Amino acid sequence: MKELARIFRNSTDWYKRLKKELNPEQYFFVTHNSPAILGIAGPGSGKTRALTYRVAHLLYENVPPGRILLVTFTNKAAQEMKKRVKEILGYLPEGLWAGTFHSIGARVLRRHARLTGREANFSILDEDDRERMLKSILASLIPKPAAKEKNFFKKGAAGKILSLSRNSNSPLDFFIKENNPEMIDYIPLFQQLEVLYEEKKRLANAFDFDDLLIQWLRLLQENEHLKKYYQEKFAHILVDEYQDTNAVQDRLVLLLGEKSSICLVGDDAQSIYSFRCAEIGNILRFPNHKPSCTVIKLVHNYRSIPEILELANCSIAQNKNQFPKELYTTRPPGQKPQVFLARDNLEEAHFVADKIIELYNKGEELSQIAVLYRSSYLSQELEMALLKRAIPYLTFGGLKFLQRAHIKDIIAWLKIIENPRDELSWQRVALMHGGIGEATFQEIWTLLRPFPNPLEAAVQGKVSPRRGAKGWKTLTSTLRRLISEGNENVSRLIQVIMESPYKDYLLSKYPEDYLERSLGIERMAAYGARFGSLQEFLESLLLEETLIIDSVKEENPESDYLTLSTIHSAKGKEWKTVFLIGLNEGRFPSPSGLKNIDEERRLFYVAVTRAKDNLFLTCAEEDFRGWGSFIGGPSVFLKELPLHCYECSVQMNQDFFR
DNA sequence: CCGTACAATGTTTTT
DNA sequence: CATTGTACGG
Repeated sequence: MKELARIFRNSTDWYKRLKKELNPEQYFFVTHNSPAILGIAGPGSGKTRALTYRVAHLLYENVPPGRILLVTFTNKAAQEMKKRVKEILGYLPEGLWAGTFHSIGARVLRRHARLTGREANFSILDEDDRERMLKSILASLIPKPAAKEKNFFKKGAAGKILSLSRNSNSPLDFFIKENNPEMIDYIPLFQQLEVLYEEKKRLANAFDFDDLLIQWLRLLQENEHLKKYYQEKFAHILVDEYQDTNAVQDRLVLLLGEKSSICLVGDDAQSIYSFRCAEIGNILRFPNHKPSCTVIKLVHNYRSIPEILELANCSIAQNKNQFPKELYTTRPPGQKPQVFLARDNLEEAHFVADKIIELYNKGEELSQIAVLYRSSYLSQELEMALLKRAIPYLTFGGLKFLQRAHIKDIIAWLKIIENPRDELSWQRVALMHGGIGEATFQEIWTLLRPFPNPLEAAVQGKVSPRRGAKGWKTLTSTLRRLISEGNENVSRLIQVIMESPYKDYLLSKYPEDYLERSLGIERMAAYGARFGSLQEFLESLLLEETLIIDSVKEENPESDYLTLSTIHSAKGKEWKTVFLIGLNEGRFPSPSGLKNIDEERRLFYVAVTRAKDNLFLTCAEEDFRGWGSFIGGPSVFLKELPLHCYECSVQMNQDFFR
């Protein structure tokens, strides 16, 4: 195959092909040979396409795949790009490093785990794990928390501060002084908390999400030879959605790319992750770091009809700190975006569902339609309306599959097998056995922890707690059966758990919806079948949850599904028809987002620019979602739009708009 | 010390 | 409304 590429190279066919398939800016972006390229690209301008072609181009130029680092926003995007590259070049780029910052961080850290005080099989902690760990530490620091302190440390406030300070790469004391001045008195406490948290994670052979970035960076900063190795290795670094990187990610890119060619794309108008410490400044400052940087603007929108683009442009123009971009489209005019004002959210749901039926009857595929919303709970009535009409749909974002108790149970069992030092998983599993509570678990753990392999010790009966002996016996015998299955067949492992007394526990705990839950576990087992090892499975589960939804699609490839998604999860995607629901005050902009209204507006911008041909904006005058009704009227994002931008399909009280 | 019955409480967005 | 905290009896 490579031979073929070489033969082609001698001809001008490749460049001819690129010229044919790309517009002049894209062509330049793909072929330009420079140590630094920055693509500022509007929505629908084919930036992902350009990035894909650039990867293909590099491979065509005989850059070894292993020397290319491609960072995308989701792992799925990385997979799609690889697939596209294969289609373009005719061979699979094996050895290409592609994925999210977090997944690549995990990969690097597993390689050099010893240097960070971990083993290669370290666990990855999600946010719940982090909170549980911090809570237990706090309990030991403040035995009887005073009422004041209690308020401060509720609902994971401490964990959030810790995480934010780490992601913005600023020391804890500095961060608190800047952002949480009311907590200044607690700085020593926070610092103590941080130290103990780090220690606890190390003992559990675990990293949290933030560690995957921070420890990766630290690894490079503290080990000169590794820094050199990776700087040499990655001759080309390409990053998508750069506007959503945080300080740590920015440093990583600049450090890794000191001697390589860096190619970034992004759009400051689509930055929607500041809650995760994303800084638009990273993309804007990039040319300062790399003076030789070439900036290319991709402003030709291929996606949307002019009417939709006009609405998007009018909306984003209200943001003050925005780099003006003249997005244009050459698509012929179509239908103006439709605004629908419903009396309440029930009417809104039925309007959307009926409209979808109407489109479907006209021959539109459900997979070409999406319903988007600001917050996941806004989809509830709609889901009921869809169920009533038997419209199949898939939801993205929101209520996490992974966060459901029974799924977490299974994961805890598996994590013990994979990483026997994972205290949190031991705890979770132990507590579901009768007679074992918090205190008994502590006793068990102090007995278990000294063993180099607590799992082995447990199943060999080297530990016998004074209390909860019966539950402990059940637990260890299940573990024994799990171990005998080995680490490769994930589906089988899950099956073994479901054949163990855990099944009875599940049944007794959830008599109402046991069936649904066990079905969820079955789906998880089916998803696990594609992985060759437990480690890969767990990592995929934690680092890329949407994949499990796709596995449903693969099971029924012929089926046609409607998409329901949060706006955040819809990033980078497009549909022929888009409904944006819940466009009323109190919902979107979200009350918690009011302090950063510009970002909420960018979110609105992202939402409307997902649509190619049809855009429906709906609003419920009275909204019963969540707790209690809420009368807010149309969202400011509707009210501020010039009237020429849309049509109001149902005549309603126009006073709302003034 | 465990488990249960009841009260309180709190909603963005994601790797 | 559904999860999480607290109070008490076994």
